[in-house]
Amino acid sequence: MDAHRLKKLEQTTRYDPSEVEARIFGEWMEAGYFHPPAEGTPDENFSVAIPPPNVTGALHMGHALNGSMQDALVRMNRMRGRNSLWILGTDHAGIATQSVVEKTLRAEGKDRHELGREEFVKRVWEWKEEYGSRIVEQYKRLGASCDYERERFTLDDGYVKAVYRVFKQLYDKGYIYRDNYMVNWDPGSHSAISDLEVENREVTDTLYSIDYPVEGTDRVLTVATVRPETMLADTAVAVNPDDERYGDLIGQFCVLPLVGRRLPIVADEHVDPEFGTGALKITPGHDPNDFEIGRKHGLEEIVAIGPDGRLTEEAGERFAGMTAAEAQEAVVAALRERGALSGEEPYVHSVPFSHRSGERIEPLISLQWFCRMDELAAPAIEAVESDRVKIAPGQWKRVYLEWMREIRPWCISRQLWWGHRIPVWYCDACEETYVAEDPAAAPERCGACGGELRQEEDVLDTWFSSAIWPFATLGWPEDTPELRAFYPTSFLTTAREILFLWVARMIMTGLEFAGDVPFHDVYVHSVVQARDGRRMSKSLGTGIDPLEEIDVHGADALRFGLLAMSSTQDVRYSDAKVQQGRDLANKLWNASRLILLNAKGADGPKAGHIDTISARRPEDRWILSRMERTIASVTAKLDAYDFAHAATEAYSFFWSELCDWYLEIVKPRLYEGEEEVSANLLWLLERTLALLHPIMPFVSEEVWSYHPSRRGHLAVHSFPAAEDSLFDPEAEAEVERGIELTRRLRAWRDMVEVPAKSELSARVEGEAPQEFVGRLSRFALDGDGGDPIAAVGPVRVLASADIDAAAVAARLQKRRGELRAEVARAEGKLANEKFVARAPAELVEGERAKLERYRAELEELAE
RNA sequence: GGGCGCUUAGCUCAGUUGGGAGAGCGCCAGCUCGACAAGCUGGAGGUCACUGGUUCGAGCCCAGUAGCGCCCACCA
Repeated sequence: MDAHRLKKLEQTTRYDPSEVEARIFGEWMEAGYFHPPAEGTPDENFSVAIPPPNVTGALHMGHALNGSMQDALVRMNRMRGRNSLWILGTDHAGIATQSVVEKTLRAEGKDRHELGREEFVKRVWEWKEEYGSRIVEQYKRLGASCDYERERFTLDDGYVKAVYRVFKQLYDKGYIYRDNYMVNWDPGSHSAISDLEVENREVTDTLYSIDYPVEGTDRVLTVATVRPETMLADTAVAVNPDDERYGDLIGQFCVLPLVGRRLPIVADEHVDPEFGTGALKITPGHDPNDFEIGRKHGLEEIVAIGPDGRLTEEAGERFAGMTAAEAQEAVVAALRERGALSGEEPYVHSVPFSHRSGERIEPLISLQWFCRMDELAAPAIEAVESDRVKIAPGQWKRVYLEWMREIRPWCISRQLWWGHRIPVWYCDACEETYVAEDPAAAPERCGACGGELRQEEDVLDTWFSSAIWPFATLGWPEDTPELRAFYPTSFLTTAREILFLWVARMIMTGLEFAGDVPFHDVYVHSVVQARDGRRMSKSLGTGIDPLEEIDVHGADALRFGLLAMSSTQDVRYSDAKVQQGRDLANKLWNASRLILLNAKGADGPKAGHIDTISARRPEDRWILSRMERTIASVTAKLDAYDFAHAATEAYSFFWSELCDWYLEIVKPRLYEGEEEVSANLLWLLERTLALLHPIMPFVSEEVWSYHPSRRGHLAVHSFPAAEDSLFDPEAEAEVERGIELTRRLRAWRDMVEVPAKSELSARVEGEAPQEFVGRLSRFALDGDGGDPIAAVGPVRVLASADIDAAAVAARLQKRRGELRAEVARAEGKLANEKFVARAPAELVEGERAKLERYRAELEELAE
């Protein structure tokens, strides 16, 4: 070690992540560890496709948690020697990105229509070039070992090719079709959105009752609605066929107030006779249910509200041009004036809102592209039923299957400019339609009549392109080396909110196009909530910025904290866990200083080899055994996606057993320069660093740089496999007895308020405990003479000026109380004949043995 | 309306197949002992939401009740 580094190690008593992390990340990148060759088979290799963040995105806690989990597994498998690829890239995020750029345009006083489509898309690309790599840089701060040299974007040339190919094949199969159908219209983004992008919220509306006179009679049918303005597009009134009140009216007509249109009275089972008056106004143009009923009965579909949210000519001169809200007011006023309004009451119900823009959905009939899903779903259902794709935790498997079994057509067109423009061309002259399967082979003129072609204006839903992420990123549809080496990928971690939106669709497209499932394991992780239990969200101001946490505590601390707090259920963000991670990094640094600055003669050519360690003393055998058991257990937990327990178990082995006990036990040997213990400590340190590296890559790599056994970076060091030859139950039992006795002696001292410094004199009955017991509890156990004043296990404490007799008496009194309670408990249990008869024999025996011990101790302490 | 999950120490959460309730943080007391005060040692603190059942024995299994949360759903 050169003098400068030695000095740093000697003088730095606090680990400073900010000084370390960027430098180390640079070293890894420089070495190219994260850019594996496209060799080997998917079975031998390890690969993960990152859930592609939006180009507009900034790293949030969800990314940080998900990234910490993926990186832990990728790093562990890389260290195991597997050719490991973590595919990275970003999603073009149609609506989000388009609105960001539109906002900057607005700031310049322009809108996209002024620019025109081509110019606007150019602007979005410029924006993407400038800001689109922000989130990728943020993943580096986290320490994510992604392949940054293979970064992909869903609008890359190659990726677009894959999207076209998929569209064409689905079209040719007849799955993709165009239809005039009711869709969720988002007035915010001025586009249709899919069912999955809609969220229902509870709102309080006014439920209006309106009287529709029945033609040729003096009867009225009273209907109820929360959207009176839609009455302008009513084309029928429906009643339940079994409703006796209205049986005679079926087939007759109502007259629509304000408009005068004749509305047939139809019978439909969907109508609930119990609700309201049992009569339902039917507006096929503006209500999804009514749309279904309308199609069933062949009703006219009138569109009274346009895509701009304003009333159309169909609504009549009086209302045309008004916004829906204005029209509602006007319609209510007009009805009231005519006495047709027979009721108003507050009404709480759930209504659809756009997940993207937050605006209330306007159900609208429009010409859109759809993809039929049932044929694609069938094999994807089978793959999960048969566990070819395993979804954990188990309840999500059921949720997936239930949704898939009732899957509905997917509206895939969006009225945006930013995205994959649908590869369909129309010939207006002869009504021919063309679909391109390659962007390079877009048709130019109509093959039938030679006429001009016009490309579809709409783009595809962003999720259409993310659905093919795992194979499109590897070069599909070309037969690339990457595809052969890394598909199927090994596993996927995800938040449950995109289980349907993304995961299910990847399984469907993977089976359909890439010939295999996209991954074998899906792990649905918890949602990290804000500290107060609310969801983290920008708009609520409840978000916690991972980058700020990294600035303050370091990436390792955040990674450890997130993994430790993760769970199968949702968790609140815990500052304490992140602090625990920070403390762990610091402790690791300082324990390493102790070892590295004092170890002697252990850096020969065989350094770090198992043959160099010595296990003659019980405490050495104990810690070596515990180390290997911890490796076995932590590794198994990581492989089973149990990140929280893996992290906390590694923590507690290192902190409690290695630092609190073993280091304290061996300090005298270490300071004497004993080579044996030095070799053991270096071995233990090496294995601990390697074990922790997947969870805390930076601090472990930094410490490793000082380790005499180092031949290269820890990032590519071999991951420890548990050496079961070192398991040693006898040594474990022996040392644990010593530890237990030390604890009791310390507790006794504290209880009788002996000054911390004073060494007490005592002697031992029977076999002498291990050397460390007396040293760590500050007892001289070789005392002689005098009557003992107290007993702690086999130790007889001798009188001393430092011991307060009254305190000892009080302590004795307390202990006797405890013992009597224990004796009573055990006696009670053993007096229960059924317990003795039916409980397992060893349990009963154990209870008897305990009773004996308690009685014996009580006797010893008799007054 | 249907489904799923949660309720354990002051706080945030663990508790594997039913056999004397754990961690981290916080709190109290004592420690500048040659790695670390982001540290060390000791300690206090729990009717495991409630009710009933099964069992020799229940935080864990069963039934129900209450509260909280999430997902799905076409009753105006």
